[in-house]
Amino acid sequence: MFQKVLVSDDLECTNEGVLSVLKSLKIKHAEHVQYCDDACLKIKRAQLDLEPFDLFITDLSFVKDHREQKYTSGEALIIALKKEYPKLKIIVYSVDDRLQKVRFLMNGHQTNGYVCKGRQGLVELENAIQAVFNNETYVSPQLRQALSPKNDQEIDDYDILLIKLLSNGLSQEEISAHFKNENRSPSSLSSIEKRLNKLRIQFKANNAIHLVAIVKDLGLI
Amino acid sequence: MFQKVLVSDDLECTNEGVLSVLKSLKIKHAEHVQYCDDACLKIKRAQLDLEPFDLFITDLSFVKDHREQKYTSGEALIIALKKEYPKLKIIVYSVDDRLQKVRFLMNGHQTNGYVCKGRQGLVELENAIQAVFNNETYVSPQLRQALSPKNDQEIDDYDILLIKLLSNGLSQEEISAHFKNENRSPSSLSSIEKRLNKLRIQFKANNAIHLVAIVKDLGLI
DNA sequence: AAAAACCTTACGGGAAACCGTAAGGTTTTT
DNA sequence: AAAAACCTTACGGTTTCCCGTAAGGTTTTT
Repeated sequence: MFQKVLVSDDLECTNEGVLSVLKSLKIKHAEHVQYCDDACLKIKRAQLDLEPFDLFITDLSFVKDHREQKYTSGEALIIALKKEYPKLKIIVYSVDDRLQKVRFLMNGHQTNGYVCKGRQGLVELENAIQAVFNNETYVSPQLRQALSPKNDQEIDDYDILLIKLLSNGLSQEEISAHFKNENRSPSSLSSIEKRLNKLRIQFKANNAIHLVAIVKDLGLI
Repeated sequence: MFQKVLVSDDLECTNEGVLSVLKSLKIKHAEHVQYCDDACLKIKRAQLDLEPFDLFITDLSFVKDHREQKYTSGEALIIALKKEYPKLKIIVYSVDDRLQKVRFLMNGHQTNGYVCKGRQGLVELENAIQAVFNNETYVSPQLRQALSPKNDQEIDDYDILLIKLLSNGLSQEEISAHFKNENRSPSSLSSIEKRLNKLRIQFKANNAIHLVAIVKDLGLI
């Protein structure tokens, strides 16, 4: 089993829970932090001391407070760490159950596990640790569909950006101008209308307001 | 100090954290559940056995799963409990930091404490338990402003409902019809336009979409 | 290389939202 | 009780959104 594990979550109570799992797995050396930057420092330090961590378990969202941070989300830190230490195993432990997120981190950035906080969260986390130790990946059951290639959702970055600009109060004409400015295509008012129409149908929205509300609720923007 | 405490949170790891606080406060009898309905049953049972709980600590949001529930949120349960057992002390322990929620539960339903999960969450929870035991109320520092009467925001239930209907995809004309139907005043299209205009100015929104996005981000709807 | 399918753009008409003005009603002030 | 302040509603004009059609361009299929 893993020898040295680092846990990072801004909520102390969550850290407690995770540590109790590690204890039950008889992992001797476990540390925990409440800031991404602290996690990063500890991992780098351990690496330099030639006593690297085997496993890093982290939340994704960290509430901002007075302390200025380089990494403000677990996501950003994971991307950076996987670049520098590809061998470090990383498991995400988050309430965030957005399929987009899961796909992005697992497929796009070789994260080793993604466990959804929930009633069964700690049990799943235990399974995840075991699986990752066996060089497998683990994803919470309710999120497995996220990785099946069928479920492509057919909604891309352009769509997301479009809706985000809408939600920022830009009119469709302003969005058109904005896209022309950035040489992003399609940029015509007509195309934007078309795309929004497609999205309205897709999300069963009555109008643009409704669309933004739905997509916000889904956490896509 | 309290003798008998019940903790309710759908996340096991959070329950663990809260129980550790209770232990440090030398509270002997502490139980925990993961469903509102279970909490309700336990409280009623204890009452019948003449060994009632002194304190109930609960989360607000409970993820739905296969189990059919009568109470699907901590909020609903609190309202019901406070009606039946006004003397039962209740502390909310939630990530939800929406001022409206706090005001609603503390002023509207005599909840005894409201602690925001966060880095300092467990420390605050300890303070809250102490305060509530001394027959005081406790609210996390970052939420105190919610209760100061000044900060009335001048935005009332009508405004909230109006924006909520908008976000549900109703046109202003449909909202007008809806209000007329329910004999809610003002209901004319013109008045609705006026009210929305006021809200747009108040929230510095460019248009209705922007307004809904802002208000959703603030957690008011 | 031609055909088909698809994407981007333009345009026009109708609907809804936005904005100012004004009339009539209600509540508060004096 | 009159005056003032405020609220609700109506209406007209402008802008933006919504929706269909059509033309021209690009990519994929055959």
